[in-house]
Amino acid sequence: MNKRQTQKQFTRDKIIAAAKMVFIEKGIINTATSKIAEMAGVAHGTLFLHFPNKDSLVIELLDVELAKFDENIKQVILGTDDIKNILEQYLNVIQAEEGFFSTLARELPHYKDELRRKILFRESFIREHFHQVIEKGIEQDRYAKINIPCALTFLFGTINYYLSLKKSFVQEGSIINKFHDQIIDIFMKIIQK
Amino acid sequence: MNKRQTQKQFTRDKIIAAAKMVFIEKGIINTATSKIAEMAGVAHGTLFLHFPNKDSLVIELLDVELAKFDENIKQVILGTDDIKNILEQYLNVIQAEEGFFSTLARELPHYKDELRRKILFRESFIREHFHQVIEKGIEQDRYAKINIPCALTFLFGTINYYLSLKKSFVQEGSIINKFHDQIIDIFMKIIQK
Amino acid sequence: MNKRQTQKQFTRDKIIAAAKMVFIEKGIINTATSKIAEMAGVAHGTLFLHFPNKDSLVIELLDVELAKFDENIKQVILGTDDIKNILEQYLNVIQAEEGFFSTLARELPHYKDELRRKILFRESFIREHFHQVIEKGIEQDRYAKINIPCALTFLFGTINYYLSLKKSFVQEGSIINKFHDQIIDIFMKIIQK
Amino acid sequence: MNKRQTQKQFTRDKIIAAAKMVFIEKGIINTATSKIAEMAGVAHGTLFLHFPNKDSLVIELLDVELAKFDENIKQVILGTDDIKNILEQYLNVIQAEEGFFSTLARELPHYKDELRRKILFRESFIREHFHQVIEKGIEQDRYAKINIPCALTFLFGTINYYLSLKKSFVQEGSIINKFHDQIIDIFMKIIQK
DNA sequence: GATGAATGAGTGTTCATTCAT
DNA sequence: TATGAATGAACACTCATTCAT
Repeated sequence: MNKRQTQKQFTRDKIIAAAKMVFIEKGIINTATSKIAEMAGVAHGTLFLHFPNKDSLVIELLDVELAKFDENIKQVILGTDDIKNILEQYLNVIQAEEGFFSTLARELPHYKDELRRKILFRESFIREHFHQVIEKGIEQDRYAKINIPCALTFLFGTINYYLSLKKSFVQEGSIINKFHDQIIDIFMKIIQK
Repeated sequence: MNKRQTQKQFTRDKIIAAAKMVFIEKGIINTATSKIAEMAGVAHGTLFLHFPNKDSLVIELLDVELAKFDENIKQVILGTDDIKNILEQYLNVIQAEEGFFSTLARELPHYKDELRRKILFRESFIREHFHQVIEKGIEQDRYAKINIPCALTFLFGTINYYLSLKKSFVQEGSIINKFHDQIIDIFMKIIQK
Repeated sequence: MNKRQTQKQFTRDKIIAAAKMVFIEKGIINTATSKIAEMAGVAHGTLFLHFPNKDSLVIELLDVELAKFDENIKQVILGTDDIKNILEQYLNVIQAEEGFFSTLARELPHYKDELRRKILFRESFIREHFHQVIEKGIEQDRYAKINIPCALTFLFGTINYYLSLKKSFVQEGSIINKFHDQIIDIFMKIIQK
Repeated sequence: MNKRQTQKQFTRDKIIAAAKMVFIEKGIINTATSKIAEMAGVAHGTLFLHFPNKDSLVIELLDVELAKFDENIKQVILGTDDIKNILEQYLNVIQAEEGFFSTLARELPHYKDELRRKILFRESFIREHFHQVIEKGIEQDRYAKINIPCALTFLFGTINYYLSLKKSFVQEGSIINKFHDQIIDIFMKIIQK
């Protein structure tokens, strides 16, 4: 990568970083591109040099963030076969970026199809891991013979619900932390024999 | 009611009906008041004769619809103490207006605090009924001693999740219908002994 | 005047009375006709039954008020030939309706030509009386041989200036009262030998 | 200043120039921002790129014009201690921009407090100079011991009155010119021994 | 004569995107 | 590559006036 390319990547990163801040604070949908550019310390037009339009910026932002998230998840999840442990780790990782995931939960239904599919596709990797662990547990006769995809939708759906309405559930602090134990309890109830 | 009043109510109803159509099709947040007026077949200004501002129209619309919904729910729910039956009826009523509830699930996190509270407050009546029936079941030793509010959040959260991402789950037809049995199964699993 | 005519006049009076209140409070230009009708306790359309348009209402209102004013002025002014006394009385009468005259001073330049002419014409009667008294004084060698119309423009112009910027000169209370003595002093200086 | 900045300043100047034209013709209050943009030959939105809102445009316009006015005034006023001469110069400068000052006199009472204060504050510099020259004249026993602020209010109030009702006093031509001599005569009468 | 529902042109302001510099 | 001035369609909301009841 020559100097020019390095510089370009640097600018791109600044924009994404600013977009992430804005995303967490009040969401991307309700933020003007000019505001994002301003926070990134670049000209308004520069933003459209790196991203053909606002949507592309959102796609890129979420791609980067969710990739990081996947990475984190894999590290903490893949080591163990204990579903309770895995779920606990999963909640911790979400909690660490709760502002981000709260906005994501709220805005997800409003994204263009392509972007929404992309995000849900990313999620499916994690689902897959949960699925396998539970399946193995069922084979080993440790868990009940349930419909695993549906059970997982209950899990992820509920977490999503909490996140999207975070403002209504807690005034400040972490919503995930508040319901951490209950989420685990109910989910264990779902899969127990 | 004289002709004047009838005519006024008719116009108001036309506006609400148009707003509801628009609400189901693409949501209220992303629809201009001028578009709603146009669909209602009235002048743009007329809309503001009946509602002081856009928010009020949304509030009125949701109030009317959710009141109808509550009425329906009460009729089908109050007659029985069988939680499975109640849940089935509940899903049926939602399915009957699935377009409406899908938009509601998507837009709810974006409403002003007051309106969101109002809607969640309406939901709480239904929650309350579920709560009581389950509580009685626990007392009668038919259900497990679970944390009822949290179990209900799993239920309503999951339904909300399905509704809000309806477009991603089904191309056409009813999402509620598709997952009807699974929702019931999992929830029964949660409360079973 | 039969009953119907009486009723009509009554409604008309109510509208004018409401318009006057509104006029004093925040001016007619910045008040919607619907607001005036509401304050008068009549339907919005009724206003346009009595006055073909907003301007006509203003014309009528000012005509009535200024006629009353003229009446008052004549009673207190015509009795005496002492210009100082006359001026004092004049200021008192204005002070008694200072809210009204303050709005008038502010809005006068924005009225349609015809209305403005009408109002200035009314004022010219009063000017005329001042003129005659001063002229007589000059003939009797009590006052200096000044350009009377111009001297009067100084007087009325200054009073008008104080009234129109009342808000900038006093926070509450009467602006006329505050500068009462100074106005008289300076004007006497103008006409003195 | 590079081409970019030159171009921007040029656009800004075009907007202010158009605003000034409009201001003189029919006042700013009764002119839509879209009209001003159209007259400036720029897009409506461009106006809000240069000024955050309509008020700011008015403030800027008046600030620029009144600064120019102050500059002119200082040059012609400060050189002499002869009050008659000063007043003559003052009237000439106003006459040179009579259309502007006529609108200002009409709209001044309708501006937001802050703006009105700003304008009256600017005027106070000129008042101050008149005050000092008259005061010195009184000390030197050339003028009568009058209440100077009040005398000046008579002067500026009268000029303001003429300007605000210019349309009623003259059909075309200069109102200041028409009453030029009389204004000076009466004011000299006020301060003479 | 009185009503008040309906009108629709008009308002100030926002913002994703373009393009000359 | 980066800039930022310019665009113009879009937005929620206002109000004098009309006219069927």
